[in-house]
Amino acid sequence: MPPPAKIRIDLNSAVPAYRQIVDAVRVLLVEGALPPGSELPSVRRLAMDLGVHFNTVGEAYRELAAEGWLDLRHGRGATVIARGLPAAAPERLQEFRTRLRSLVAQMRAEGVPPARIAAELRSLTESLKS
Amino acid sequence: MPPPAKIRIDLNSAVPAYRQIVDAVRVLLVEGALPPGSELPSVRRLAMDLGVHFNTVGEAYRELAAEGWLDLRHGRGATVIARGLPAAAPERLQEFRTRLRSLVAQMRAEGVPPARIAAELRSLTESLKS
DNA sequence: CTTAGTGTACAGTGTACGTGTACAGTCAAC
DNA sequence: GTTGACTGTACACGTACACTGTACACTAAG
Repeated sequence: MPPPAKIRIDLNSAVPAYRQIVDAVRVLLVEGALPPGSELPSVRRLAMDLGVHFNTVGEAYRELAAEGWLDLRHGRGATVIARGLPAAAPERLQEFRTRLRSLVAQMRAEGVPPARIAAELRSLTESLKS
Repeated sequence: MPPPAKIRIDLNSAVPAYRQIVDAVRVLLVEGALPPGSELPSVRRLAMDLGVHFNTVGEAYRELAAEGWLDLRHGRGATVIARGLPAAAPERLQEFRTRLRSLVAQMRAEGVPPARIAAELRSLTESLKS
């Protein structure tokens, strides 16, 4: 029961491996695929699966723990814990808006048809209702 | 007539300044705010406005030129040129999808209400029709 | 106690980002 | 044609970051 949550990263990407790991695991956490009580693979195990060094995974786990998602204890592994949503910081919203616009602009610049982009955005909007 | 296109960057952000400049200018280009023939401010001028070194702006301009947006010539400045859309690379779409999901997950993780996120996404979808 | 598992700390290496400085091309004034 | 003020470019440097290797410390099972 613990292995189903598989993540993948792109070692050729410009975005750092540890950040890709943080982002990928956070998606699973937010979407409920990793409910409180779940045990994450050990840093060495996940590192082997992803093809990176275990300290890189450790760095990612520590960041997730700092965000309040994980209970990370020496010698015992990483466990998902319950986490209340923080109060939304309004000034962050502007940054998110900018990043969304940039991402859409990049998609358009690389030739993704606007209709296709719209479909992706609608799909994302739908997934928010769950 | 050339000065209205103002951009802003956040020097405290973790994302590199030259990348913020590339992203911000690309948004203006994609949205048509900088039509072919427009002249961009000189590297030194824009650098002063943004509070960075002119080589940082130069780096951003070179990247935009490499993407086919700018005609950048020694001693003459940077001019927006007409640019056909490249054929969309299907494997890139998967990456964009991942980045969109990551961004939305991060917004949710930081407490932005789902309804608010949905509103932002709808707003973006609308802007694609223009 | 031993052992095999866990996460952690820290130094070393390569790379990326931003800057300072010197250089080279362009154009208008004279 | 020369000058001068503008343009972008090249390159070396300092600093910070991403990743790794290695040694360490904690935990649970035998």
